[in-house]
Amino acid sequence: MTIDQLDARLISLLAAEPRIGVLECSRRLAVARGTVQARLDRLAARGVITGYGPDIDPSALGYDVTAFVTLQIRQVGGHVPVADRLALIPEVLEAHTITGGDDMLCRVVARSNADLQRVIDLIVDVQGVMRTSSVIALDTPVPYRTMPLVSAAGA
Amino acid sequence: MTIDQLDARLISLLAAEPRIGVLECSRRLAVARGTVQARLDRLAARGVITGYGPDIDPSALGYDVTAFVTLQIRQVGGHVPVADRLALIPEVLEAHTITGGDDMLCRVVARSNADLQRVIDLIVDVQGVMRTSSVIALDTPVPYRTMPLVSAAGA
DNA sequence: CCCACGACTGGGCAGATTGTCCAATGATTC
DNA sequence: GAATCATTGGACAATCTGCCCAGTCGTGGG
Repeated sequence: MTIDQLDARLISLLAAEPRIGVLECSRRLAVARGTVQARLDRLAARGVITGYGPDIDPSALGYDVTAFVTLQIRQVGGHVPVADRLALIPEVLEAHTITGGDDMLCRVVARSNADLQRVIDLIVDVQGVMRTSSVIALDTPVPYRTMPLVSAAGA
Repeated sequence: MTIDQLDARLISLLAAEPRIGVLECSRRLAVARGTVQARLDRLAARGVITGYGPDIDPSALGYDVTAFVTLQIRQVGGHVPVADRLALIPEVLEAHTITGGDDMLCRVVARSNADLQRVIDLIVDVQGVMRTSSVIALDTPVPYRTMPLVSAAGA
């Protein structure tokens, strides 16, 4: 659960320049290569680092519109079947169950506003979804990031 | 803007097993190594692949609570100064300006519900923020993903 | 119909990196 | 003090990377 400063620096370094290898990391951080490897193994084992997958920019794929859609779900049946069906829609990038007046919140992307309507229709068609409400993301002044959190956790 | 099937398979392969190198990719996909390298270079140049940074799990760092906070912002001054200040809060993982009754939506994490109150207070204290409303993510049946989108785009 | 162009292939090369061991040295805990 | 754990610095073979090249193939233009 805790991360020390070396871990934080290591993660930040990898985040800044993912292409550098373990050896280069050890040089930059002025520690032995084995230490870096051990740290990375431990971080991965603890689940802090879940992977190194390529980061994809949906807008570069033509999906320029991002929206957040909240759903109200019919009580009978629960969220699970709805979530399962939402998962089948590629444009649904993530889905959460939430507190408050609505039941789920999902982030969707689309190629245009008109295309967003198509995606929303797909969602509305999901069995158990009663109604939806959506807001469009106009701008993203703070894109998804975890580095500040890592630095804070490594204090 | 378009991606062909080989690109999609390549990205999916890398997403599934990020540790394998270019050479191994070429073997798996039954193409020449140079092709894989060229494809990856192009995808990166086109902005489709923005990086290979380590994926961090906030909950593994002790940030078990995720919430979505919507903000109403004082008109004078606009969003920019608010976004700048939000960016200084490590627990704010992302922030968007949005359509609808509210002005911004941000995703925040905290160590506990009590800690979430602290984070929200930080947000409320930001100059220009008039009021906030938050919902807590109880479960995340569909975690953030882009692979289905990539596969769909590579059709 | 032919040609140029871009993409892919298959190969080779030197240099760097990886995975994996090891013994020795702190640092911390009991 | 004794044991434990992390780190260091070094070694090794095997592998991979970055880079280059010549030849082939398919498409679109001339």
